Amino acid sequence: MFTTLTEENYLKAIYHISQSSGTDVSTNAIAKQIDAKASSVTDMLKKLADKNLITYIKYKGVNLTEKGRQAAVYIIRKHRLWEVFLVDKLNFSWDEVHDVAEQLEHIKSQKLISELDAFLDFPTHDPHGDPIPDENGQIQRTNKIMLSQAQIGNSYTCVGVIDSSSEFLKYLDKHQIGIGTQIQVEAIEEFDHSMSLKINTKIMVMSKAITNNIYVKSI
Amino acid sequence: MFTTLTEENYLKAIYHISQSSGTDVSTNAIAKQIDAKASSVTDMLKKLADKNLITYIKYKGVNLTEKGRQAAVYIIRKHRLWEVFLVDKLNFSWDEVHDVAEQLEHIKSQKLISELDAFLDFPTHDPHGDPIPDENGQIQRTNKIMLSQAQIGNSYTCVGVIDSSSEFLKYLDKHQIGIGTQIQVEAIEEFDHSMSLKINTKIMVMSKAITNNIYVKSI
DNA sequence: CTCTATTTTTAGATATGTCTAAAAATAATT
DNA sequence: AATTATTTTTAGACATATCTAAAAATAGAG
Repeated sequence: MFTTLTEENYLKAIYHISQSSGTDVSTNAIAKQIDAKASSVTDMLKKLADKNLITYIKYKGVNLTEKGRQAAVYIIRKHRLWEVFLVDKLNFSWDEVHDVAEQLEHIKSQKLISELDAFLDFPTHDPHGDPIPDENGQIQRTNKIMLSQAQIGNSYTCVGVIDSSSEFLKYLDKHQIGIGTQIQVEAIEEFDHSMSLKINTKIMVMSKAITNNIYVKSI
Repeated sequence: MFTTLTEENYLKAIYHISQSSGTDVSTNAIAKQIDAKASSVTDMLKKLADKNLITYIKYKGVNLTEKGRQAAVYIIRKHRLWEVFLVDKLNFSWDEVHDVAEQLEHIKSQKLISELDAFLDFPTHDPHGDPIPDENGQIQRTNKIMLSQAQIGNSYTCVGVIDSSSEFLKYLDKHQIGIGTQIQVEAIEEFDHSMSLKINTKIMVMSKAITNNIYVKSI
């Protein structure tokens, strides 16, 4: 069934919120994510419920139906594939891709996406380390943790970021941190939980605001 | 200045009509091209005139301003570059690209287009042989003629098509005719102006309905 | 368990882009 | 030149997606 660009953005928002905050997504949470007023959200929720993309109980929040989840995940798949395209083929940096991918994700063509996938050699992760759902909507789960949860003395590889804002990504670029970068935890400051990290042979200190936004995997 | 997707489609339509039928594009001609009612077109023309994209005199038809022409040509540039991408990189055939390019042409990102252009190695023509406007809106004019205007005994190269419909392009595919195909005019039937052509060493007869839709260049 | 604060929904308005039906202007015909 | 036909525009309505302001429901605090 046909979904409008706006509907797709709502589905994506609901999906992302339910990923981080569990079930029963609130109207206000969606309004904040979409940057719209709660009343506008309520209107759209009725529409999405009519289309069986969400289950919606007044005052109780919403959940995606299987159909809605499939739709949301497919949009995310498209978004992330386009991000890979932009970085790998068109020389975009990882802080430049979001706005363009946000537009490209709404292009409707099955063949376009399957061919793009093949052209990019079936990538499994986007430039920010986020997994790319497969054509059946399956998402590979990795055993990543937030850098803030890392243990003293252990070594890790950066596998992703949470905050994908241009500002944060530029901060990482400046300190030569990217997907695949090796990080060793030298010390953790009890007071503010800031970390001393060995990165590219140099030691640097990161606040919890930073380490909360970096995903790492033990090595 | 910001242009909506709908405005862009109107500008493109006006541009294409004025290319084939000269100045003072009529409301009805636009309505037909856009597949909308004349009253809807009138509404949009007022809007485009307010934005200085067209000059519009009631009952007299419209013309693109320089600003409008630039906007239209840029959309066409984007459309044709995406068509090249789809055919050259994603294995689309030339009869499959139109609908997808129609969506992709509205993506807004200067960098995307300049990088795509470079990635495709600065193509000069799209898969149907239409010239790709450069970044300044300049369009290369070629001395092509319609195959129906070709002379007996002369040899030509196919350089483009007029009708880009899937049906017509599939007809050409079936007879192994594409951009670059050599065509020699063996005979012309006076009665219906059908042509006997030597193509790929075989002789075939084409009606004027066909030869009117193929561009060729003398060799 | 009330009362207050917050969240959510409803009601009504606005902007975009579309339509139908009728009116106005232009073009064509006799 | 007058009448008819066609084109174009206006007027008013409708659908989508949004907003503000007010009402209703839920959650939180004492």
